Amino acid sequence: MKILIIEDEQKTGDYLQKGLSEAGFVVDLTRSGLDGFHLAVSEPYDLIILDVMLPDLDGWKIVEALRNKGRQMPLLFLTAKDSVEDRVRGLELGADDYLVKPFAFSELLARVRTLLRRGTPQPQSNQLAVADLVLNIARRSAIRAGEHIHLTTKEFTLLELLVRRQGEVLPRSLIASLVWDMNFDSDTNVIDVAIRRLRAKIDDGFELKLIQTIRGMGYTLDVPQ
Amino acid sequence: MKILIIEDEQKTGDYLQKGLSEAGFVVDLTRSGLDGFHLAVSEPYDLIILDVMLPDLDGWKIVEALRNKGRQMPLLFLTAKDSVEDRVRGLELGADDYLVKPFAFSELLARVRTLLRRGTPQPQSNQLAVADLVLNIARRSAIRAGEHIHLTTKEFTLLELLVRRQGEVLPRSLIASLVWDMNFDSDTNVIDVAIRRLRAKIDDGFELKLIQTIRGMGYTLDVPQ
DNA sequence: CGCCAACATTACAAAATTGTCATCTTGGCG
DNA sequence: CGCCAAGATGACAATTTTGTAATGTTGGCG
Repeated sequence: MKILIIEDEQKTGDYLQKGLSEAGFVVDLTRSGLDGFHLAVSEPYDLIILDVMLPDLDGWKIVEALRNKGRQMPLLFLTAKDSVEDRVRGLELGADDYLVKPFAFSELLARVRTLLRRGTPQPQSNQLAVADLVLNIARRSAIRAGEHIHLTTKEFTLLELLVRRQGEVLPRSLIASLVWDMNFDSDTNVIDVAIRRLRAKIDDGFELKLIQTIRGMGYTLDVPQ
Repeated sequence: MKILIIEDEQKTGDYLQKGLSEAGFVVDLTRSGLDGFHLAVSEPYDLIILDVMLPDLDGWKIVEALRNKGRQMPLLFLTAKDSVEDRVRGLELGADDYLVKPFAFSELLARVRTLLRRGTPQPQSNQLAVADLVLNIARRSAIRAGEHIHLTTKEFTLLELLVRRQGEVLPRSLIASLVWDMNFDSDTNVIDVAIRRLRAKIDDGFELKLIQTIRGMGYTLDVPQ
């Protein structure tokens, strides 16, 4: 098992490397975020332990960059107790862990073993994309043109339906049964309103409109010809 | 491509069988829900077309029974326009379709082709279970002892975390960072309250308590020894 | 056994979500 | 072109969700 440690504090780094090596792991140590990142993309590590606060490239940016490159190894963060910078954000649920400094080595070891046992999280990427719109199903979040978009439960459900059936025209009755779990009742316009709200978030302000109205038929999401 | 039709109306059934056979499909037809169900579990159909209203076992119960047996073939419902019974409920998003009677045969054919092209939905079951608690990740719903439980977004996220890490003790700080995306601030008790709400829904009223408090450490979800 | 910190529980209020309704806009047909 | 049904939009209200705070309970230590 190969572990990479990215930690700029001399003492903590050495302590970790020594302890983990003695526990039988192959350990690489670097004090720079940038070096760490390069190592992480070129070598096949089973786990990366990294400080959040680093002089050059911080821990958060490293994760982002790694994940963007499709690297899925588990990550264990080290954070200082009361630093405002140390926000451990955007971690995929269940994908990672973190430890607050100072910590007992025994606890670190336990967590490392747990992470390695759990194995690589989310083998399949679990994303749906149409043009520059990306849905992360697990996280229930959407990104358009790189911008995060907050969607409510209903909005996400509706958008997921539209994206999964990209290019198909979905009649209101079908949408009603799948998203609202009801028989469509033509004296309500919930669906129209919901579409409006969705458009406001994912189409308004973009040249390329993804949600189209097919008059008398329903709605469809697609890249217009 | 093999299609099963479960339809009790003589005329509609014959019409469907004739049309689909001519379109090149192998078609079986039955007028009974029970027979249909038995056929569906014993033969490998690529698609099932079924009426919701049937004299013995209704369409809704058929889906439920099939899905419980792990059968994942696409289903196309036929429903009468204004029957209250005809609620097409609980369909997996994107998994199925339905058509309101009367319908044009051309439309039916188009939908059949779409469903077959889309192939078998959700190959991996996408469920997590601990004891008699089952989470359906795609649907964001929970079932305990067979009973459906409505969970809010936060509640589901929290429960998913606990279930994914079954048996692990999760400190508040970890929960805070993963579910609330914030640094844990000991002067808030959001987590305690959220756990309370979750317990009210999934543990209250059950002998077996799944959520445990580990004093001074955090919470864990597990089957108690 | 009493104390106290940790946790549970309840009530309340703020905020977000969702549905309804009234009104405005638009595509397409006579 | 004018009409009208279908759809878009904005405002409002009901409901649900979420967070805060105050108070009640409990486990475990001295």
